Amino acid sequence: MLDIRFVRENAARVKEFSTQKGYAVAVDEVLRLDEERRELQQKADELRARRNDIAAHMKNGKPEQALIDEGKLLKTELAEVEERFRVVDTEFTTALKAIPNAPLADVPVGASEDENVVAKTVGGLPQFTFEPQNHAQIATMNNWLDKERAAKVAGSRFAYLKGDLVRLQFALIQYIIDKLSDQSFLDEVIAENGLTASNKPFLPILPPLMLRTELYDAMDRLEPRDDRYKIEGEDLWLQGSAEHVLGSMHADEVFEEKDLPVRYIGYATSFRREAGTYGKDMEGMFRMHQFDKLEMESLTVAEDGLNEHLLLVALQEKIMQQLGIPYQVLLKCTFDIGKPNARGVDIEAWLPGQGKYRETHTADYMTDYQSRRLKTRVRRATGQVELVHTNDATALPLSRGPIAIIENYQNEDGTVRVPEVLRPYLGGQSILKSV
RNA sequence: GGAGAGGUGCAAGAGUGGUUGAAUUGGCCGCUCUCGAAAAGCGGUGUGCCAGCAAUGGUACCGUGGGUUCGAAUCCCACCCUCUCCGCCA
Repeated sequence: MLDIRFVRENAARVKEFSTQKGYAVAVDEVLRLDEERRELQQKADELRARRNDIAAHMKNGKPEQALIDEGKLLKTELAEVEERFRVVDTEFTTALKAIPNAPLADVPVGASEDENVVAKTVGGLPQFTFEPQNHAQIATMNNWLDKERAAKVAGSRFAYLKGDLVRLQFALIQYIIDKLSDQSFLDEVIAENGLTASNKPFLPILPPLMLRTELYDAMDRLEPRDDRYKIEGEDLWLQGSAEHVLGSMHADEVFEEKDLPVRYIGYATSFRREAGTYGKDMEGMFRMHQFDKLEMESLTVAEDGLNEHLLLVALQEKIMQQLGIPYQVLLKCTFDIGKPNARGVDIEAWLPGQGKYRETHTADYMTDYQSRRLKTRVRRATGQVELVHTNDATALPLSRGPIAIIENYQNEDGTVRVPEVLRPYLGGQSILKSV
């Protein structure tokens, strides 16, 4: 949610960027409700002041009938004002919540994801002397994936992963957690990219996979609810990304400045209903209802937010480079960055089997848009309490990461080589074995 | 799932209807004393909203949401959470 003071002072700008992000918002209505709301609050405050005044006069035991009578009148009047306030306040908050975050100046203006800008392309494409297959074909050949039985048990878009595909996933998890908890790795990435950011390592986290409606909504990630799984009879939802449970972890807390940045590398199975994607990416395990993911989340002071965002992208890139997967970096346009985002970057991995780049990572910078409703704050060295800035970024999706490895490291006979950096995590194994 | 206890400020912990934003102790910060430190003494130490250039003032907040009352941290109801015991279970 935006700061209402910002909306008051920048109404025209708010209308402009909301349109650019593809949101129809009632800014004038928000301002009108804001005014009405403040009037009602003032009125209520005055009535309460008088009520407190009367109460102070009653303290000495002898209740005066005249004061009690006035109190009774006040009570009725206050109840009316409070009721009107409640109504206006709800309308106001609903309307204000609907306004998206302001994009940073370098976010390209665009009306569809086709207008995302390719910022750079890294890594030479693998050259094959044969027709490369897609991951689904290779996985089938190696018997790594059983979707028929998964469909029997759970329905479409689920799979049983088997054998070395499973070992590959656990190797990736170990490898990435090792890297991100290693200060020298961060030093290296910071130096290579000329960044000014802390080298504090990421703390590995296994979060709860469910969260309450209130926190989900405060993160501004609950919508569209169609894509979320609701737990029947409980005020709980299955998370769609570790961001949702890591970002909300410190709601209602005030950090000391010396404790920031807070950096987490979370591992979580994420759940998505994939509503409206019928028939899309049905082959293999590219788009599943359930997939594991390593996710970075960090909380910083305001002025470090953008640098943190750039660091997270640099870390994503470094990991892709070390895994030897060609990729391109997309600067997402206003339409595509998402409602709470001020800036967003996608990484797309080259998939030889599909002959194109496909989205594997995203990095989101939310400024204080999420923390305002979460009430995640920091007490600065000056004593000032401020909202933190939130950043999240995929460290590696497990499914699309392995997919990229399978397709880029395939041999003609359908076997798959293990990327050099992962071999120590697979007992030195250099080829993934079929089942 | 059953039975019980409890949720108050940075922490511990008082407070069962009215000058209580909240005793007391500890922590932390500042000052005094000291060459310096310790000890001691004194003072300070929450967040949101509204008004104001500011100083400041008003208001709300004692798990959350309702209710009773002229007045609620205190009484009533619902919910959430924590702890103990039983049951179940990895």
